[in-house]
Amino acid sequence: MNTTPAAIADSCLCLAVMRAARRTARRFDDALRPMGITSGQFSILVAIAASKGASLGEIADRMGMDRTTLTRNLKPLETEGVIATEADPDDARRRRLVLTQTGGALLTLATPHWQAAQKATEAQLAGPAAGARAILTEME
Amino acid sequence: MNTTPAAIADSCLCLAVMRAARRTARRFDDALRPMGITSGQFSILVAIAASKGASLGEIADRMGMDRTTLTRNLKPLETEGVIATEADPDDARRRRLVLTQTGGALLTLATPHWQAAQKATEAQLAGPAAGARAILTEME
DNA sequence: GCTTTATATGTGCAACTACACTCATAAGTC
DNA sequence: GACTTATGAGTGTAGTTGCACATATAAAGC
Repeated sequence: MNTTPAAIADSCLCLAVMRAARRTARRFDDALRPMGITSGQFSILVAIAASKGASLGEIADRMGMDRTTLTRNLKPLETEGVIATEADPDDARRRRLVLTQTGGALLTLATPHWQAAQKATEAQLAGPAAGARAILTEME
Repeated sequence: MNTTPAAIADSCLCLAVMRAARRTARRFDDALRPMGITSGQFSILVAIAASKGASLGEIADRMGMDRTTLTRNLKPLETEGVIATEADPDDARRRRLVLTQTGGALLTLATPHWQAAQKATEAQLAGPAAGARAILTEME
C-alpha cells in the first residue's frame, strides 16, 4: 500500500466520508433553513417518527450518534414541544421518545424541503443513489 | 417518491452519510489516539503534506470544511509546532500552510495507525473500496 | 490614481460532538 | 433477599463546526 501523503489524501476513507458529510449536511441545512430546523434535527424527527416508542439509546444507535449528543440535541426540541418523552412501563431507566402533534405537523411541512435536497443529491450521483446508500450503510 | 417517515429514514442520503461519517471518525480516532491526534488532525496534516504551500482556503476547500473551522483547528497544531504558516510573496492575504519537521515525523509515525483503520474500513465494505470512495467524492 | 468590487483571512457567537464520570434501575448469582 | 454485575440515561468538560460579520489586500473600472 502506497503511504505517501498524496496517496493517503486520495485514498483515505475517513477524509472522504467526512468531506461528503460536511458538504451534504450543508446542502440539507440550506434546504431546511426556511423551516427553522437543521438537517440533524430533521433526522432526529424522522428517526423518532419511524420507530415509535424507541428509547433514547436505540435512536442514538440508529443514527450512529453518541448517546449523550442525542440527549442534548433533544433538549431544544422538547422545549419547543415537537418531541416528548414517555416513561417505559417495563423499564424505568428507559426514556421512550415520541413526536408530539406539533412535531408531526412540522415533519410534514419540512418533508418537501428535504425531498428537494434529497433529489439534488441523488441527481449528482452518477450511479444509482441506492448503491451509495448501501455503501454508506456498510460503513459502520 | 414515498415520503413516510420510515421511507425517509431508510432513503435519506444526509442521514446515511452523517451516520457513516460519525462511525468512521470514531474508528479512526480510536486508531490514532495512541499518537495523541484525532482523525481530523491527521487529515489536516495529510492535506497539508500532500499539497505543499497551499493556502488555508485551498486546504479547507479540499477537505470540504468551512474555512473558519480550519483556521481554529490549525491553532493547536501550530502551537505544538507540527505545522507553520508562511507568507505568500505574491499575495499578502494568503497564508501558506506547511508541515514542520516535527509535523512530518509525526505524520510518518501516525501512518501505520491510519493504515490499520483504513484496512479495517475497507475490509468491511463488500464492494471494492474504490467504489465507495468514488461515490463519496461525488457527494459534494 | 481613486473608487469599487472581489478575494483571503480572522473573530463573535451559538450550536453540535463525544469522552469520562456519575447516578438510577434492572438482571444475574448465591 | 443481599450482593454483584450490566444497562440506560444525565452532566462536566473540552473540542469541532459553521454562519454572520469585520478586516486587509488585490484586482478591475474609470
